[in-house]
Formats: sequence, C-alpha cells, structure tokens
Amino acid sequence: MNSRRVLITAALPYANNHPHLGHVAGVYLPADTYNRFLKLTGRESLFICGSDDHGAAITISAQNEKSTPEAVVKRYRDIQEKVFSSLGIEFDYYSGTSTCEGHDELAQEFFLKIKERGDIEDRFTDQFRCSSCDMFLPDRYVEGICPLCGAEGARGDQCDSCGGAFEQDKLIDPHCTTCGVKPELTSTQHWFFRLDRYEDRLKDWLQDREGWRDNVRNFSLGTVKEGLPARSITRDLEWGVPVPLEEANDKVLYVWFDAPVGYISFTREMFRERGQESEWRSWWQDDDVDIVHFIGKDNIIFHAVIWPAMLLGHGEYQLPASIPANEYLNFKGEKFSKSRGVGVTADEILELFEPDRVRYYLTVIAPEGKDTSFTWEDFIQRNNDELSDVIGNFAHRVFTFTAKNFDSKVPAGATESSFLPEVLKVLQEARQGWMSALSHQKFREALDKVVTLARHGNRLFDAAEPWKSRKSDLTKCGNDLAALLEVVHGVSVLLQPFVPETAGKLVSAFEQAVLDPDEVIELLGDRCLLQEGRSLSSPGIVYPRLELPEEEES
RNA sequence: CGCGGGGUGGAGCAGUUGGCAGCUCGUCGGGCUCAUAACCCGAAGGUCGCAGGUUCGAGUCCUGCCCCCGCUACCA
Repeated sequence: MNSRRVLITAALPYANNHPHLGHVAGVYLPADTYNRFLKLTGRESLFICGSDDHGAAITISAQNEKSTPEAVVKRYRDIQEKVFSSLGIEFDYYSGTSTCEGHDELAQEFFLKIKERGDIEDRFTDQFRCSSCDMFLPDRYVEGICPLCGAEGARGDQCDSCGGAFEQDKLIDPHCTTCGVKPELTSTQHWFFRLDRYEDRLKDWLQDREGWRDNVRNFSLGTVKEGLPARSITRDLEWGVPVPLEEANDKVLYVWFDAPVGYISFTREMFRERGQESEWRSWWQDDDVDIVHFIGKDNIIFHAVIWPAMLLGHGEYQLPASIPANEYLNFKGEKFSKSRGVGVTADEILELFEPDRVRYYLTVIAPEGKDTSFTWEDFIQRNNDELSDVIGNFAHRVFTFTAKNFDSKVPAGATESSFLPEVLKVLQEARQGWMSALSHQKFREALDKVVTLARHGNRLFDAAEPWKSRKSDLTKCGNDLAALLEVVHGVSVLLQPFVPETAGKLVSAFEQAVLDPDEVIELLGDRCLLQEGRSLSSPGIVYPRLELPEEEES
C-alpha cells in the first residue's frame, strides 16, 4: 500500500481570473500539503498543474483590451504563478493548455478515439451569430428580455431573475453584449459527446468508491442516475484546440474537453523535458499509481463524471483514485469577489504576514465539509492561540531551558525520565493520527493532531517542573528535558507539510542531534530519536504573536 | 422545481458500525514562573434546526417540514 505512487493534480486555474484565498484554501494549498506529506513519508509523488488557457472568456478579454489571447493568458498566468510561489505552493510541473507542447494533439486524440467508438456524433443547431463582431456568441454574450418573467438581462437561454430556462429563440429583443447589434440565429454543425452511453459504467464505478467525500460521491452519482444528456464539445471559436476534422476547420474543442487532458499532456511534457520520453505513460496507465484530483465543489461534475467518461472513451488511461473536492471559503460570510471588492488577495495578506501564517490559517479553516469563513480576528486568534502560544512557546521554552541549563546540548538519560512512557505514547498517537488523517486528505484533522501534541508537551513540561529540579536534582532535570525535547522534535517534524518554511527552521535545530534522519517519521513514538550530548541550534522565536492590522479592525 | 452539502453549549468545530454529548476559543475561579502578558488545573454553560416514527435506548436510522450554502452542465 505504501509503495503506491501518487499523481496529484490541482484544478487548472482559468487564465482570466485572479486567484483569491478561496482558491488557495480549497485547492492549491491542500494539494501542496498532500504532496509534501507524501514526499516526506517516502512516497513517490508528482504534483501537476497549469493554466486553462482556452475559451470564449479569454477571446472576449483580448478583444476588449485590443490585445491577443496569448497576451491575456501570459499576464494572468504570471499573476497566478506569483501567488502560488509566494505561498510556497510547489508544483513538480506547471504548464498551460495553450503553451504545452503536444497538448493539442493529445486532446485531439481523445476526440478521435471516442469518435471512433461512435460516442461522438454531429448535429446541426442554431446559434446566435453577431454579424458585426463576425463571430458566434456564447450564451453569456447575448442578453435580452426573459420570455418567462419579462426581466431584462436574461442571458442566452436562461434568466437569472426567475431562474427559468427556455429555448434561445424565445429570447426577446436579443443583443450582442459586445457591440449591441442584434444577433441572428444561424445554423452550425457541432459534435456531441454521448455521455448517456457511459451511464452504467459510471454508476458502477461511482458506487464502488470507498472513502470518497459525501459531497463528491453522492452528487455525481445522483447526476448520473438522473441521466446524462449528450453534451456539445465543440465551439465556433478560433482560440482553442482545433477540431481534428476536415469539415470543422473553423471550430475548436470546448475548453472543458481540452482542459482536463492537460493533466496528462503536462505530465508528458515534463518527462519529455527530463529526457524520459515514455515515463509519463507509467504514471497514467499503471495501476500502482493513485491519481488524485484536488478541485472546488463547482468542478465535481466535470471531474467525477465527464472526465472519467472521457478516460473510459479513450480507453488507455486509468480513472481517478480520489477527488477531494472542497466547499467554498467565504470572506466574512460573503463570497470572495474581486469585482465587488470582497475579500483579500494573496498579495495583500503577504505584505502583512509570513506565508506560513497564511498557510496555517487557511488549512485550519479549510472548507472540507462545508463552507467556512475567513475573518481577520480569527486569523490573528488562531495563529496566536495555536502557532504562537501552544506550539511556538512550547518549543521556545524547551530550547531556552536547554540552552541555559545544559549548554544547548541534548541532556543524557531520556530513558530514565519517568515521563518518557507518556512522551512516547503521545508521540505515537500523534504520528498515527496524523498519518491516517493525511492519507485520507483530512488536513484540518491532521494539523489538529500536531497542535494537540504540543499541548501534551506543555502539560508534561508543567508536570515535570524542571525549573524546580534544576536546583534540587540536575540529573533528573536533564532526563526530563531530554524526553521533552523528543516532543518538540516530533512537533517540528509533523508540522512540515503544513508550514514548510518555519517547520524547517525548527527541524534544522535538531540537525546535529537526530540519529536516523531518514526514518524519523516511522520511528516517532517508538523510541527516542535524539542523541545525548549533541548540540542543538535554538531557532529563536519562530512564531511571534501577531497583531491585528489597524485597517482591518471590524 | 430537481439535486448535493450543512444546521451540535456565546463563537468555531468533532462526533466512526445507534449505547453516559466531546474539543478549541471566550467567560469565571485557582496554580505556576522555565517560556512569546505565554503555560497548567478546575468550574459554569447544550431540549444536538422543527415535528413525528422505529428501538430497551437516536446527534447518530426512517418520514415530513423549516433555514443557510452551492450545483443545475454550449458562462470553464
């Protein structure tokens, strides 16, 4: 089981959006934490991501800016990469669907293979076309009056006011949102993916998924049971992956058909750059690999239904092993929204606080089971109560005591301490709980195990009363302190996937003292890991208490 | 309308196969002094959204209803 390899993906950020903390907390941070956990415990893993570059929204942005899609993509991609790197989110490979070498060909291969099976068929439909803009208009770019309730601003074939849906030719007084001209319904040929032919296989597959989150499994299963209509997978656009058919030379694949293929094409591109031309196949085809897709709840249908159908249709790749989808992180109870000025961006928060403080809080309030809310007061409080007071202060009091009384060396005789049995017990509990929670992508729970371990450390420190024994019995004092150092070490090690930079500082304090650095996690709680007499380098105060930014008091 | 998730002490959350309602923060009281005004101990505080039902026993299973969030697919 532990020898299995894991291929991690995070939802491809659309190259027309500023990533906000909701995206980070729900998708990229947990994926990064999971990747770090796997590597830390000796598992082979890959973390693949990249931008989703195609689609009408980007061509429209380009038009509005009198720019090109390539330029729009480049700009957003730089913004996104900066956010990720500033938070210590480290991909093994990051690409983009418009720049990845071989991506178009692979997406086309999916299309052709599924078509060969007879599961893609063409139909003629009427679409709005704007003669002034000289293009077919996606729903979003046609507005009119709702034929059901009479409200203005109904888009394409649905109305936001009454929630109704209707045939697009019923839309009253339609106009192009770009130029205002009345679009004409024009016949056009499109290709449809017969998802209905995959219903039984998807149902069987989804029903067998053990350990999946309720929101993912139940929602997907429900959708499949309701019946899957054939879905259009081509568009009248120029920006995208060309449809590989003679009769479709002015059409591209719908972005949602080409985007998930990026997970594979990016992997292939990475190995090609490493000079391992065919290694990518083993990651997508061998069944000793678990493929894990981190996404937000809005993406469940695509990853748990449509993408698996595509993989089944292609036939050569295995299905995802797990799809940990998160709910939404809100800001003070409202949805993050750049346009409405709700929320805080990564740049803004990182001007005030270290990345690990942000990582810590976002993990602790991650919307794993339901929507959660970011507030500044809570950000400060959780950081101070837990990272500063419980964890940081515990480490600091033990280090300081060791420095003052034992010359910053691991004292002798941990095994003589009457507290050692309990030290080992809490270490083992923490390691096991941590391991189990992380294996199941329960990051909040795993992090809580580490905080709990530090609480035990504080309790044991008080019980041992070394400030008394240092005067009455220095040997006993040393014995107890050596045992307590084991706890500090354990906390430091287990903290690494969550707050890599600061935990790294703590761990490196023990660098000279650890006996078997490669086996630390397996042995945690089994026996003492620090060697007596070895020097410790105190890291100082790693987690100073934080103060609420003045402007954010509310 | 349909579907999914959620509704547990003041706040935020856990509650596995039904078996005495837990945790953190906050509040109140006490202790300690090694430490980042930090740490430790104790106490108060809950008709587990509402109403029925199954059961010796239900936060946990069943039925109906209410409220919050989201999805509803050619807006990625």
